Amino acid sequence: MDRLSLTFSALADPTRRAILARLATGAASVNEIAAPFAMSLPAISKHLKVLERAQLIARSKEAQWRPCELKAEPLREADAWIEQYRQMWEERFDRLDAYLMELQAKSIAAKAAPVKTTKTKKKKS
Amino acid sequence: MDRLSLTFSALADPTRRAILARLATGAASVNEIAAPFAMSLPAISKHLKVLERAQLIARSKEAQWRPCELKAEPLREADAWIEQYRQMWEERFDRLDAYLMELQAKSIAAKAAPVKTTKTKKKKS
DNA sequence: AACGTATTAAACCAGTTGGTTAAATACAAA
DNA sequence: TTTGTATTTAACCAACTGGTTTAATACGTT
Repeated sequence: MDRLSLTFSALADPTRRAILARLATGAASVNEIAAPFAMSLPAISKHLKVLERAQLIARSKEAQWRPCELKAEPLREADAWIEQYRQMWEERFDRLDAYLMELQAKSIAAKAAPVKTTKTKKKKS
Repeated sequence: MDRLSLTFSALADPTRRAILARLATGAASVNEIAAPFAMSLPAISKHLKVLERAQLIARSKEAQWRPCELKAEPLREADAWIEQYRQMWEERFDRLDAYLMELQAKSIAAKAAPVKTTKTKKKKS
């Protein structure tokens, strides 16, 4: 499977996303990772294997522990893919912006109270 | 299934990502969408249903055609999730930056040629 | 050597996925 | 009303997923 599909399908599970969130706060052993979940250890072990295959985590050895560490690099590619569409989901806000600006112009012309505009973050134009 | 999982798993297939890319250039009928793929029409129809359930596309009716239109909104949530990790995948570049800056400082001190620094895009700090 | 803890492997299961082909439906045009 | 075109549904299939329980493995401690 291609890297991007591998990344997205690894992210398509709430348990795995929660594991990544946990690992964002620092490396952890399998038991530590498993603790918050109402799920058997082998199930967690399988999730970790999925994350490892997607290269979202890396594992080392320390005695009988196999600590996991977050590796965010694959997310960069996923982000770049999604990024292509940012303009599209911001468009409606831009249109709303334009509409509100127009309203505002009118209200100013009519000496009425001004109208707030939505804030559209401009990133990586 | 939660919205985010729905979105990520819809994106976890190259055919579906290609369909979205096609729709980014404008609405299209099912046949038009299917044309570039070495796959039966029912297969495409199923992919479209997955995208529709994830609300990544919307469909209307026009005579016997059911044109599909891209709806990028769910990508915003996906982007926001990934966004949390941006700093982590940029860190190594920041470290590289720091290292190169240090090198440069030294080379300037030694009156040697300056060293280039990597450009790390600063988005949404 | 035996025990306890951490982790994985194996075998199993039900449900989902991604594809197929063949048949049904919806509409326009002749 | 028949025909043609666009699309979906149904039935099927193999492979994958996400979970289980039970057993194996790896290592540190006693």
